[in-house]
Amino acid sequence: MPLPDAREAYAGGRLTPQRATVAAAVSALGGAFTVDDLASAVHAIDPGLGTATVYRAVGAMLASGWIERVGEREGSSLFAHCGQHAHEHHHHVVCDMCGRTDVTGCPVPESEQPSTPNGFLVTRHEVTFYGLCPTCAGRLEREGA
Amino acid sequence: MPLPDAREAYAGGRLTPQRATVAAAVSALGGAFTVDDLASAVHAIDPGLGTATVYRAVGAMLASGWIERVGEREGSSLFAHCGQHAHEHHHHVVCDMCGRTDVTGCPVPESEQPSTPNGFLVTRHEVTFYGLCPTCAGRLEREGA
DNA sequence: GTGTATGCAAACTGTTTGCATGGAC
DNA sequence: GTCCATGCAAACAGTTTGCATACAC
Repeated sequence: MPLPDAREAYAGGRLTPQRATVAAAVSALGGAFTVDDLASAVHAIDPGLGTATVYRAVGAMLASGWIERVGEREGSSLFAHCGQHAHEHHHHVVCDMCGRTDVTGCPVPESEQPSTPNGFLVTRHEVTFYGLCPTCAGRLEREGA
Repeated sequence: MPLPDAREAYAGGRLTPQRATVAAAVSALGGAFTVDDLASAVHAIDPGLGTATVYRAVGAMLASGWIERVGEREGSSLFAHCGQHAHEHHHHVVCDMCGRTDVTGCPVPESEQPSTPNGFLVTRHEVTFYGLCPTCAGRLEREGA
C-alpha cells in the first residue's frame, strides 16, 4: 500500500505507516482540502491516528513541496496536492462546489513578472482561481440553474 | 475629528466614537495590517477600546467594502484600505518589509477572465503581489544588499 | 424611544508543543 | 543503536459570542 508517491511526499523524512495513510488520504481526496477534511479522511482509515500527527505530516508535505497552500476556506488554510507540477511555477483552480482543484499556468504576463506597479519591486505573487469544475458546472446546467 | 471617510467606512451602520477611532487608525497605518496591528494602533489612541469592538468594526468595514482582505501574515488575515478603488476590480501589492500596500490593476488578461482552464468555469480570482515598496527598495539598495 | 454598538469575560476553533514511548533507518 | 515520529493532553493564539449597559439615530 505504500504508494510510490508516499516516499516523495516526505522527501528526506521517514516513511511511517501513519504518514503513508495521510498521503493516501490526500490522494483519495483528490482536491483542495483543509486539515480538518484531511483528518476526517484519515480517521476513516485509521481512527487512532492523532490530530497532531496529521498536522505534522502536513507540515512535512509542505516542506517537500508535495502539497501547497492554495487559499483559505472558513478560516482554515486550503491545501492541494501539486502532482507533477510541484517544482514549476503554477497556480490552482478550486471548485467552489466540490473543492476539486486543478493546476493551471500563470496568467500574469511574463513582462509583468518582476515589474514595478506604482514603483513597487514585485518579487512574487499569489493567484488562486475559483469557480466550478467541469462536473459541477455540467450538473448545474443540467438542473437548469 | 470625524474624518469624511469614517462615515462611509461603516455605510449603513452607526458612527460611534470608537468606530471613528478604528477608521482613523486604519488611515494612519496606511498599509496592510492584521487585526493585531490595528488593535495596537487603536489602543495608542484609546486604551479602553475593547478588542471585540475592533473585530466588530473590521467586520463592518469589510461589509461596506471600505477595507478588504488582501492576504495573510503569520496566521492572521491581512487587510488593507481600498481607497477610492473600493468598488472597482483591483488587487493589492504588499511590501514585505514595511507592510505598506498599494492598489494595482488586474494582471489577468481580459480574455482569460471567465475562462475555462482545464474545463473549469472560473468565476473569480484572488491575486496578491508581494515585494518591496519604493522606500524599502531604495533603502536596501543604498545599504548595498 | 428604539435598536444598535460597546465592554467585559467566557467560550471556541484551529494549531502547536512537551514528553515519554515506539519504530524506521 | 540512534534519532525521528507518534500519541496524548495541555497550552496557545486568534476570533467569536452572551449579556447588561450606554448612546446614535
